[in-house]
Amino acid sequence: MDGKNACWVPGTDHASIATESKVVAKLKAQGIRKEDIGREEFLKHAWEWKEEHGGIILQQLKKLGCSCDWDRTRFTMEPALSEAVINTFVYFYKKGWIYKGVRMVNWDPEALTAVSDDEVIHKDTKSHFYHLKYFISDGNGKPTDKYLVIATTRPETIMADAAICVNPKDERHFWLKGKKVLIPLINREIPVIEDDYVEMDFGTGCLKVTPAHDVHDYEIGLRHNLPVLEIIDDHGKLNEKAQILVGEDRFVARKKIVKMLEESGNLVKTEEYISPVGYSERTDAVIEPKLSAQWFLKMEKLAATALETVESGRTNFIPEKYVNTYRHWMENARDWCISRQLWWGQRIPAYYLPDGSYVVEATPEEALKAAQAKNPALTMADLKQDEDVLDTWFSSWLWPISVFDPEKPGHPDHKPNKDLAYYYPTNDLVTGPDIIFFWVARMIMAGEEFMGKEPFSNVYFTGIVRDKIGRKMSKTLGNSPNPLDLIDNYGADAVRIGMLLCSSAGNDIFYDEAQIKQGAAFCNKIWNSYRLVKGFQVADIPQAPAAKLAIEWFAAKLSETITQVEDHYSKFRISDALMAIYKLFWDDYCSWYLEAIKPAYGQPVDPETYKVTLSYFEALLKLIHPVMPFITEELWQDIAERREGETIMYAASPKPQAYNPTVLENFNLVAEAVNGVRSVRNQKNIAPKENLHLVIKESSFPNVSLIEKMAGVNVEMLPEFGDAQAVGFMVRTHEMFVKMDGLVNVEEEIEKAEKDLEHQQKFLQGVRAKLSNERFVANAPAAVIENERKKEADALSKIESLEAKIKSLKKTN
RNA sequence: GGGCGGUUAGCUCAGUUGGUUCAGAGCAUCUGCCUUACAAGCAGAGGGUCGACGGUUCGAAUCCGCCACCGCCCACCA
Repeated sequence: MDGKNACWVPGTDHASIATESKVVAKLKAQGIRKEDIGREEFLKHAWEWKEEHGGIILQQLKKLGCSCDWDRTRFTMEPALSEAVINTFVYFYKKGWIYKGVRMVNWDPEALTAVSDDEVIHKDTKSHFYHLKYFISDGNGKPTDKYLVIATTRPETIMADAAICVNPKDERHFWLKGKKVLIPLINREIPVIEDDYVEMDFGTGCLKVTPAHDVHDYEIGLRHNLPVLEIIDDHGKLNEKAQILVGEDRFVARKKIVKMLEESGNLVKTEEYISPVGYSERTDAVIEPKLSAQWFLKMEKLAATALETVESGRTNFIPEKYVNTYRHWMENARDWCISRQLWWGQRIPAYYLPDGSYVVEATPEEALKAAQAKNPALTMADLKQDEDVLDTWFSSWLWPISVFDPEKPGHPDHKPNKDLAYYYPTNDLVTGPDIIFFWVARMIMAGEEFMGKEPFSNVYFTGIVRDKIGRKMSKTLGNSPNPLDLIDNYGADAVRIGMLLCSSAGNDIFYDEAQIKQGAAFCNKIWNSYRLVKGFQVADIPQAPAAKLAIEWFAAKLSETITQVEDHYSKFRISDALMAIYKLFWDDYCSWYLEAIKPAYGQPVDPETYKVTLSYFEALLKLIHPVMPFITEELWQDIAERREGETIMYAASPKPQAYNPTVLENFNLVAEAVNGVRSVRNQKNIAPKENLHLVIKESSFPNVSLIEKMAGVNVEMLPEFGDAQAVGFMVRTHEMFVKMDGLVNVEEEIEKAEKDLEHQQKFLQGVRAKLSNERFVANAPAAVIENERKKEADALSKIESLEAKIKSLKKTN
């Protein structure tokens, strides 16, 4: 409507973890395990699932009337986009930023699979804190009589210990420096090391470091180059490397080893202890931290660039507060683990050779070529592709590029196609704050890396919709309304405007059906106002003076509001913009304007008024159309004869016209007078039909006919203020009187004005004090000083007019 | 435990550099109206010591300090 090429690309990602677990569950219900049918067969089921469910969200968007570029609909696993993903993997690998490393995963020993962090439930669990003696070695693997004590909840892992760690600042343990100690029962010698990670006041201040079976220990191990010894197998049983208790389940082993330690004299004491333990959401088995080989992407340079993009303001966050969150993440970004032990996704293009080495190439053919460069005898049959797939975010981070030109990323020399060149960088991303790191940050990284430019100028973070009492929508709670049902009940426009009116950026939305009802009521209001307007009979009669004034006023009001709305939109203050239009339509247009121009029952309106009234209505329709597309299109088509294919969607949005602000000021006086009369009617319980007289001072008061029409009064004009008393009146404000007996007295008005005056004088004093402060004048920016001077002048004129008012009121009294 | 944000009317939220018109909006509530577009409506009204305490200032919802409570993200201490 502003004549711009607005492109909204719809699409979906393949949600590898969620989708795979759904498909696995579905197959399981049929008694099928994915391992039994194999990767290819499994993927067929996954695609079926995708076809069935992937379209739902797009259907909802359509039903909501979202005007996406549907022809451009994309899916992250469609061939072209998958190719882009593979190319970028190869690109980063050859750049040296992708490497194979080890990482702790949450291993479910019952399901025999790694589970994601989200699928781990931490429950406070009663356990024991075992204090164990580790004897100092004499240097030849023999214990001395000196020892240290460590506290552990997992004594069954001591055979995997790689070191004992103390805090370097801990004076109690200075004597241990450089010493070696012996693991109880198996007498293996391990060093004592120092690391800040150890808390001095927790436990005994000595920590046993077991890199293979604890996340933190693994990291300490990396820092100190400790060997990693894995003694627990996939089923949660001790293996041969444990030397003792081989084949025992970890919990059985724990009980047994405690007894053995007690017998050997290594157990100092046992404490009751409650600690959070991770359980598998699916099997309720205790999660075992397990090391596994994973692929990583180095974050250092990508994160630094992405941070700069936002800090420099090339990409703005709305609301701004999320920049802090973003910075915190970017400054502490750890390398991105991009491999997933799943089948649904882009398979990692690493091909293993029989000798255990591997090559990374985009296609098997290229891989074979690369492999043959190492060993010419190799054939395709010798290559074994990596079993894992890539993290879904590793494909969706390319979205702003790949939806336009999938060939671009990963081919830095490739020229962007026409679409990409035109649309990139894009303007606005709208998304939830919960994926700032997963998606937003990574799109910025990919954009900077592959395009050398930020992918979007603005990121608008919506709130998350919660229920009335603040809980997240969830299926198990059953507190999530089906949007399609709401649309059926109230209409899409009602749902849209109802939700948006109470959504400010970054604030969660507490869903309440009352909001949708408000939206529905607004739809009705629009509809009914159109019925009135369209039902007018037009006759060639002169224009009523009240109508003329109302037309002039609404033109100004419309322009004023459009200016405000444009300002709100430019600052992404959506709910403010919509509220301004809502009030313009309901309060100004329906309640004031239409009432002012409405002819008496059975009477026609003049052609000019009718024409203008319709044009105002059309302007309002266009203003609200982006959020209420259906009702506005329907009415717009009916206002006038439209050509085939003509649509409000392409109608030019209304622009503000120059107007005289006096018109608005005059109208405010009218409104004040009318409201005064109405208030009196209400307080005194006077029927609308009963005639009243409003007495006003100035014979030149401009909008008398409008006051008469809106308030249902006869206006009498008095040449002089002082005469008013003779009539019997009440003072409202602004030199207007409602002809009623003894409602408000002049004394009160005087008192109020005097209080105002006092306040103004005090204010003036303050401003002058500031202006006479040399330091302020010397340091403050010119604009600020200017502003202060303006305040001073304003206050002076206010004081002047208040003094005049008081004088006048006193005379009246 | 670490980081970030919040606390303004019954509810959801505005409140731009401290200052006048700053204590506001919508919804809800109450009162009166079946007035010929609309009772899913019209008109009017009430309602807040701006979380607590202290400080800076002529002046604080706004700036500073501390506390309380709430929310989100990260970690889930051997």
